Amino acid sequence: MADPSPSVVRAGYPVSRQVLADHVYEALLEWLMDGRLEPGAAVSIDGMARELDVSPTPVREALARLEHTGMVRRVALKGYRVAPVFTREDFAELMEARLSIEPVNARLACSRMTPDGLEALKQAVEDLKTAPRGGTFAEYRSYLEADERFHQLIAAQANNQFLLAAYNTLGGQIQRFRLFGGVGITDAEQAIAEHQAVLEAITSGDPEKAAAMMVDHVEKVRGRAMADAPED
Amino acid sequence: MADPSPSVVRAGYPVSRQVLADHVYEALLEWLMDGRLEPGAAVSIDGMARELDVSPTPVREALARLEHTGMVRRVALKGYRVAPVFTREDFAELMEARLSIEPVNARLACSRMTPDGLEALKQAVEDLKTAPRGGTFAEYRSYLEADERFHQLIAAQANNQFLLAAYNTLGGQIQRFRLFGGVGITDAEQAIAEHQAVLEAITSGDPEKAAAMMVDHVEKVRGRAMADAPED
DNA sequence: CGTCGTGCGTTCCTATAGGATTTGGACATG
DNA sequence: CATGTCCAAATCCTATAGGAACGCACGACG
Repeated sequence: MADPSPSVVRAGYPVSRQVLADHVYEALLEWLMDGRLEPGAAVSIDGMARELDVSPTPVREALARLEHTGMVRRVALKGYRVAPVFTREDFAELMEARLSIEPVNARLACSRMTPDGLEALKQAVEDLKTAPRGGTFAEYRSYLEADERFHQLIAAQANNQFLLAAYNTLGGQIQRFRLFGGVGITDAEQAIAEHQAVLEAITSGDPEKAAAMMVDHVEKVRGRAMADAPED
Repeated sequence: MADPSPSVVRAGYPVSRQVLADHVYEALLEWLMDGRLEPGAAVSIDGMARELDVSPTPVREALARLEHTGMVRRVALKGYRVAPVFTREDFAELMEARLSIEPVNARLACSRMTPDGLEALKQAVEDLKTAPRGGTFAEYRSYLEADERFHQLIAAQANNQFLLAAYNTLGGQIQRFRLFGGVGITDAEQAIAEHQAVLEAITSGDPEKAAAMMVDHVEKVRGRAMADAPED
């Protein structure tokens, strides 16, 4: 059976109570983002349960929730697999979707930005600048995290729960692509400058310019990735 | 225990094999759409299991999948509840989100429409025209279904898996609003004309006009619903 | 009469057991 | 060698049991 002294029974109240399935969910998400679970690999329910030292029930629940993120796919009676690597086609579709949603987010966020939000946004860009950009994944990590955080913050500041939900369906895929799309961070300086441009447009309170800068950024991301041209 | 002669053991192969959790998922979805589960009501796992004559395990999995649709909300250790009724604010946000996504879908669908897709779209509009529009819900039903199908088809024909996923995060909410937003189908004739206009723009192969007609449609939907002005 | 404590029922959550299904390989056959 | 069959292990799927927390009614007490 599982370890009878679970780590959740700390003294006092946990700030927000969580159940095992939540922990499993986050563990799996982290493994997926870390690349510890490679695209196409099978994710066995029983196997994960053994690995995490819990029963299959919470694993099953966590995977059911993960399915909608697109990170894993399920086939009835056959189990879950990590979503396959991005094809060139997938990537083009993803960028098309981003071009539809993110500029709108930027425009709205510009009008509705709170002081705290603006501060967080500046911090994200700052983190992008200072993040190490070595060759190993551990060094990528904080850079990628700051990148995702920047876009996520803008979506959140648009202050529209549905647009935020729509962005989040993309966000996970974007992050997944950053990891497995084949491109490293070849042109970090340019990318940072583009983020900076979006930030400045927002700071200056010009919604149309913010949207335009976001279009510019996403298009250039697409351009750089396409140029690097993975195999097919 | 559950009925030992499940209805799934038909002779021959089911086209696509399903497991109990899938049936539970669809049953719950139908109940939510039918209004049999009212907004704010608790959805007990054990209770649903008894009602559907299955064990709690598949119900738990189905609810986990339903959560991301926004139809139900979960609080750890407290269970699931049907999402509360739309506020005026929620509605405004939903329409803003639709205005960001659906015109893009219409523009792309116009360029990429397949003959079969166009046929299905025409059928949806036809169904809208012929659907009964009585006062009881049973008569609403086919009208609402055709309405949702029209928009869903356009999203699908945009031929972009991510935009489709993004739309689907809205689609359920839109359908839910149609049921619980407080407005009946007061101006069906106008709504049908607007759908017809979108269809004609697509048929004529004019992407910009298709997008414009979709903007027009959604804005007028918003206008009609806002005019009806529910309590708040 | 109002307040507090206690007990019971309900519900969520996790673990476990066992049936059903798939998969992979050994083995026999054309 | 290619192909089909059969078996065993792994896996998925569902049911069931029981612990823990929560809500609520009921009764005791100030």
